[in-house]
Amino acid sequence: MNPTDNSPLTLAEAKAQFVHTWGVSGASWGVSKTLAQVHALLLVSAVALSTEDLMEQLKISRGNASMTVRELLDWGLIYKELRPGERREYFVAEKDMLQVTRCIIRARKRRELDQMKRSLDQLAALPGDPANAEYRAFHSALTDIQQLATVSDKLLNRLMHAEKSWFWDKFIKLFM
Amino acid sequence: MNPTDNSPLTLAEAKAQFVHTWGVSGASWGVSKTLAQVHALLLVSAVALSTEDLMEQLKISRGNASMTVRELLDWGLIYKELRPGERREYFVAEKDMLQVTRCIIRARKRRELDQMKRSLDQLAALPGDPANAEYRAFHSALTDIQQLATVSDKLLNRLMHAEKSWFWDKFIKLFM
DNA sequence: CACAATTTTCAATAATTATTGAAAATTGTG
DNA sequence: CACAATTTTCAATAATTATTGAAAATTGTG
Repeated sequence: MNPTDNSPLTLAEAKAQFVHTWGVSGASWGVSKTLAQVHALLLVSAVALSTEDLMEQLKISRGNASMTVRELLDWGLIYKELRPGERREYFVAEKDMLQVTRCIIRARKRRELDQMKRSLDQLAALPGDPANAEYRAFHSALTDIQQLATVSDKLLNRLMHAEKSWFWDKFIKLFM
Repeated sequence: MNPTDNSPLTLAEAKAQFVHTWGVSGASWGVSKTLAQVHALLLVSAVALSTEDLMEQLKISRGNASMTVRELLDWGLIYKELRPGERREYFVAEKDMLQVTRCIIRARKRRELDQMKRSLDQLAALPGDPANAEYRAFHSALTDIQQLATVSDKLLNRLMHAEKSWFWDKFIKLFM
C-alpha cells in the first residue's frame, strides 16, 4: 500500500496530521475547526481543489464546504481558480505566510480591536467625581487599556502595511 | 435613583458595559465569556471582590465562579487577597496592562505556539522525493510556516521578558 | 476532633455553535 | 429559454461547550 513503508509517515498521513493540528489550533483561537482545516489542506496542496475535493478529503457536507470556502475568500486567505470550459470552481491558498499573517491581522483587527477601541473611547469619556475612588479606579483602568489598544493598533497597522523586506529586516534584526 | 441623571451613563452602567464588551471580545478569541467578564469586573474594581460578589454581580453560579477564579489565578491575571481573621477569599486583578499582556502571551504561547512548533518540526523532517511536486509543495509550505512560527516565538519571548521601560521605549519609538 | 464557613468537584443539563442536506438559486451552454 | 451542473441558503439537528447546583472536600477555630 505504501511504497516507502520504512518511513514513519506517508505524505498523505503527514498532510492529515497537519490538517488536524491546524484545525485544533484554529479552534482554540475562536475559528471553526472546519475553516482552519480547509485552509490547512489548501496550504499544503500543490494543486487547486474543488468543493467536491474538500468534501471528500475532510468528510464534510456540501453546504459546509460552500460556506467555509466563502468565508476563507472573505478573509483573503484563498483564491478562486477558474478553468476555461469548466463550471466547477477550484481554490488555491495564499502561500506567502507574510500575506497570510496580514489577512488574519486585518480581519481580526477590524472585527475585534476596532470595535473595542470604539467602546473604550466612549467609556473613557465618562465624566465623574475625581474624589470618588471607584470612579478613579475605573477611569485609570480604562485609560491604561486604551493606551494598550492604541499601541497595539499602530503596531498591527505597521505590520499589515509593511513591505516584505522591511518586515523581515526590521523584525529579524530587532528580535533575533 | 441616579444622582447625576443628566450624565449619559452611571458608573455602574459604564462598568457593566465594559464587562459586557470585554466578555464579547474574549468569547471571539476562544476564551469563555464568564472568564473574560470576571477579569473585566476585577480590572475596573477599586476593591477586592469575593466569590460571593462575583456570583451576585455577574449572576453566575458558585461552581462557575470558583472554576473561573481558579483559571484566572492560573493565568496569573488575578491574585488572592487574604484578610486576617476571614475565611473568605477576595480577589484583585493585575492592573498593569504590560503585565496582563505578558500573562496572556505566556499562557497562550505555551498552549498553542509551542505545541504547534513541535508538530511542525516533526512533519517538516519527513523525508521524501524532491522530484515529487506534491512533496515539494508540502515541504515548502511547512518550512515557511515553521519560519513564521520561529520568528513569532522569538518576538513573543522578547515581549514577555521585556522591561517596562524597554518595551514602551522601543515599541513606541519604532511604531508611532 | 466537632463544627461551621467556604471552596471544589463533577454529573446533569442548558446554551451555544457547527453541520447537515434538501430545496432553491445561479450559472453557463446548446 | 430549457436544461444540467454547480453553488448557496437555511431550517432542522447534531455536536460541543458552558453552566448549574448539590454533594463532597477543605479549612480554620473553639
